Amino acid sequence: MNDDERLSRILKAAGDTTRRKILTLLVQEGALRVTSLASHFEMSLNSVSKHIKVLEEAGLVTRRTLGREHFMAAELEPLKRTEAWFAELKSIWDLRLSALETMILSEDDQ
Amino acid sequence: MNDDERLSRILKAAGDTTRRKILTLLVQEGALRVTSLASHFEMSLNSVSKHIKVLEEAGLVTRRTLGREHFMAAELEPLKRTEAWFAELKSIWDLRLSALETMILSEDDQ
DNA sequence: TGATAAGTCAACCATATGGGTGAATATTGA
DNA sequence: TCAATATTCACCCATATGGTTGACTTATCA
Repeated sequence: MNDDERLSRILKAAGDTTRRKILTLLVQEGALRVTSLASHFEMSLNSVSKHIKVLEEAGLVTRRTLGREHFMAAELEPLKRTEAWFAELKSIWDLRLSALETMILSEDDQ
Repeated sequence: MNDDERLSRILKAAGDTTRRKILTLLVQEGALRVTSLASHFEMSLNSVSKHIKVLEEAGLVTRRTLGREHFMAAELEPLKRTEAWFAELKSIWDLRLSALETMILSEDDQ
């Protein structure tokens, strides 16, 4: 998987309210089991399990299995990719603006 | 539409490669027409038009119509919401970690 | 005025997504 | 050993998504 697909996965995973809530819960509570996470939502355990899988595939959550219990933990590092993308956009934007400025200034010279 | 839905829209809009490319083009080139944008992609004008609509509904793009031409421009401000969300997550994370640290230190006391 | 150009709208298609249920698997504990 | 627990897997369903084509509207300009 290339960087672009990875970024798409992260953004798509983060683009769902339930999944963002799961992430928030993990960030504030630390590692939690699937059932424990599911108790916060009005949807089946299975649906929550599927959301967790999406987060996991985006690298936003890691799993530690102890016996029959799966402990999920938030992994914020991948979100840096989205910040990096935004920062890149802003830098391109600034480049263009400064180029425009230079153009206007040189026109003033004439 | 509440903040959460708005954030979902932004993240979903940004979660597609084609749409991110459109945003990048607009950031580096400034306002561009739909046809001009579409020329960069191997898909129909209509498909690009639909992607633009998604970006527009997320507030990531604005439209200025002059006669039959529609000029699209990038709007980076909504992306700050995603940064704010990330920042909030990080601050919750730090809160928990410092609470943990305090706990461990007080245990050392005993 | 009439052809062409720029876009959107509407309908369609295949696949993805978010939800559900029931069965299967693996671990625990009595 | 056997029942209960934790979780995933395999389907199923409705709706969303990303793409297509064709028709429609509005401007432009020869």
